[in-house]
Amino acid sequence: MTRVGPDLRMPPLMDAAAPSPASPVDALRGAVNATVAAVAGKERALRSCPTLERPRKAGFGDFATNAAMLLAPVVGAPPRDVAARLGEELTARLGGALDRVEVAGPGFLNIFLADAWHREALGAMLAAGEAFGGGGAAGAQRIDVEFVSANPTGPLHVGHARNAAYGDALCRILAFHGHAVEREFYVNDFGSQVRNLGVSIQARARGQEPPQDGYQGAYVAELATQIEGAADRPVEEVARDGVAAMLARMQGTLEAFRVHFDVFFFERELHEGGDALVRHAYEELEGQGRTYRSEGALWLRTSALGDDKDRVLERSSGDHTYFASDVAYHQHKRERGFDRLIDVWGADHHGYVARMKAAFEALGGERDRLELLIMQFVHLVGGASMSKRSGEFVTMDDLIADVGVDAARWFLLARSHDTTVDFDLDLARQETAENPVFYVQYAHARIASLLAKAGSDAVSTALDAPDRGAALEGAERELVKKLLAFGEEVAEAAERRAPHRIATYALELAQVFTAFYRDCHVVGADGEVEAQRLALSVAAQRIIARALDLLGVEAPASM
RNA sequence: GCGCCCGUAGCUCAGUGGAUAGAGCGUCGGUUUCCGGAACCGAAAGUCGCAGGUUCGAAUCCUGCCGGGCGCGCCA
Repeated sequence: MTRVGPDLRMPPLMDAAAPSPASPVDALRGAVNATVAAVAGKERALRSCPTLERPRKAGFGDFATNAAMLLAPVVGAPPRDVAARLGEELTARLGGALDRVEVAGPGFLNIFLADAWHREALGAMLAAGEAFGGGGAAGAQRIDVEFVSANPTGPLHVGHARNAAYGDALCRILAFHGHAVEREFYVNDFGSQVRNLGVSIQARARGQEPPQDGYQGAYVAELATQIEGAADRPVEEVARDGVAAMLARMQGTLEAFRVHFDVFFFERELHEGGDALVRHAYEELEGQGRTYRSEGALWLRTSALGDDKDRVLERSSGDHTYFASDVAYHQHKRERGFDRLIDVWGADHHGYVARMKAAFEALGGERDRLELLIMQFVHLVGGASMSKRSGEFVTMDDLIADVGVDAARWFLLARSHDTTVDFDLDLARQETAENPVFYVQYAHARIASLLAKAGSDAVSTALDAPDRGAALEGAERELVKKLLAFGEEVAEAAERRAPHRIATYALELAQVFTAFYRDCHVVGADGEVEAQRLALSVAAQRIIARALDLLGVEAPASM
C-alpha cells in the first residue's frame, strides 16, 4: 500500500468541538414538533413524525407540515380541525417570526414567515461562515472510498472519468458532511493480464505485432520505446515497468481532473511472502466455517449468504482466482479499522456484487458496512469533432482536452449514478448560458463583479450587521430560502451517495439568484437596502462556490 | 432462463408517500438609457411504460407483465 502525500486522515472540515448553531430551519422544525407535542401529547407526536416541507407553489407558504393529517386518526378529529389547532399553537410560539398560517387542502398547515425571520436566517448563515451547510453528519465515521481502480494495462477512458468524478465528489461531500474520508485506488498489478501487457510491449519493442489476445493500442508501442531494454529483458520486468508507466500516466490524468488519491493499494502486496495476505483471509474464512474443498479446488460458500452459487478461491491448479485477491483485499481493508467501506464499480461488474457482499459477511464483516455502488455507462453524443482512432475508446485525456475539466465533471456528475449518461459534447463545449455549468459559474462571477463594484468597505459594513430591518422583496425571500436549503441538500447528497443533487441544487440556486439580480438592484440601492442586499449576495456567492467545490468545479471571479 | 439498472415533455434528465409533476436542451415569441446582454423574460409541450394492490393521499411502496441496457468462467 502506498500513501501519497501526508500520511494523515483527512481532517473533518468542521471543528467537531464547536457544533454549529442549529440552523434556522432546524429551529423552525423544532417549533413545529413542540407544537405537535402540545396539541397531541408527546408520545403521539414522536410517533407521527410530521414533515416540514418546502411547498412547490408560493401560495402554499414558505413551509408546510402534514402533521394534522397524521394526527387526525389518532386524535379522532377531522384533519382540517387539527390543523387549525396546530396553527393557533404555532402562532403563539413563533411570535413576530411568523406572518400567518393557513389551513389548506386535505389538512396541510401552510406557514408564511415574516421578513424578520428571513433576515435573521440570513444573519445566521453569514455567521456560520464557510461551515454553513456542512458538519451535519449524525456521527462522524471513518470511510474508505475505493474508486477508479482501473487496470494499469491501458489508458483511462470516459467511463473511468465518470467513476473518478463521482468518487471524488462523493468524498468531498462526505468530508464536508463531517466524515473522515480516505480515497483509495486498487491497482491490479498481478496476474495474467499484467504478463500479457509485458508480452505485448516486448513484441512491439522487437518490431512485431502483439499476440492476438494481447494489447493492441498505440500506447503499447509508445511504452515499448519508453522502457529501456524492452526487447531483451525478462518479460516480468518489462511488465512491471509497463505497469509503473501506465500508472504514472493515469495519475497525471487524474490529478489534472482534480482527483487525488490518498492510497494506492497494489494487488501484488496480497501475494507477497507466499501469498501471506491471501492465506490470512483463507484462515479467517475457514475459521468461520465458510470454505470447503471440492474437485481439488478451495470454494467459498457464498450461496449461503445470498449469492447464486459458490465461488472458487483457489483453483485446482493451485493458483488463486481474482476473486481471492478481492476477498483478501477487503479483509485487509477491514483490519485497517474503517467504520464503512465504499467501492465504486463500473456497471460491467454488477454481477460481482452479490459474491463480494457474501464474502465480506463470511469474513465476519457486517453486511451493511460494505457498500458497492455501481456506475452506469457513459454514452458520448454530439462528438463529431472529437477525434478518435477507430477501435479505441475515447480517452479521459481526450475528453478533458475537448470540453475542459469543469464541464466534464459537471456533465458526468449531473446525473444519478444508476442511470446511463448521455454526454452532450456540443452542449458541454458551449460558453453560453445554455450550458448549465457555465450558467452557474456566470452567476458566481456576476456576484464577484457586483461586490467589487460596491467596494470592499461597503461589503464589510454590510456583513457587520446584515439584518438592517428593511422590508424584503419576494425575490429576496426566495433567495434566502434557497440558500437555507443547502444544508439539507448536502445531507441528502451525502447520505444517499448522490452528488448529482448538488448539481441540481447549484443550478436552481443560480436561477434564484439571477431572479433576485433582475428584480432587486443592489449597488446604489437606498442605504440600508443596499447593505442588506450586499449581505445576501455574499451569502449566495459563498454557497454557489461551496456547491461547485463539492463537485470539483471551479468558481471563477471573472470569466 | 436468472440477476442488477433504467422507462417521467420532441431530446437528456430531476423528483424514494403530499396539494395543479419540474429543470436543461430544442422549438416558437419577446426584452438593451439599468450592478456583467458571455445576459434576461414568456409560451407551447406529459396516459410519469402497462395492469392490479396498499394508503386520507402513489411518479414514489408491493405484485405481475411489456420495452431497453448490462451481467451471469476454476478469466482478470
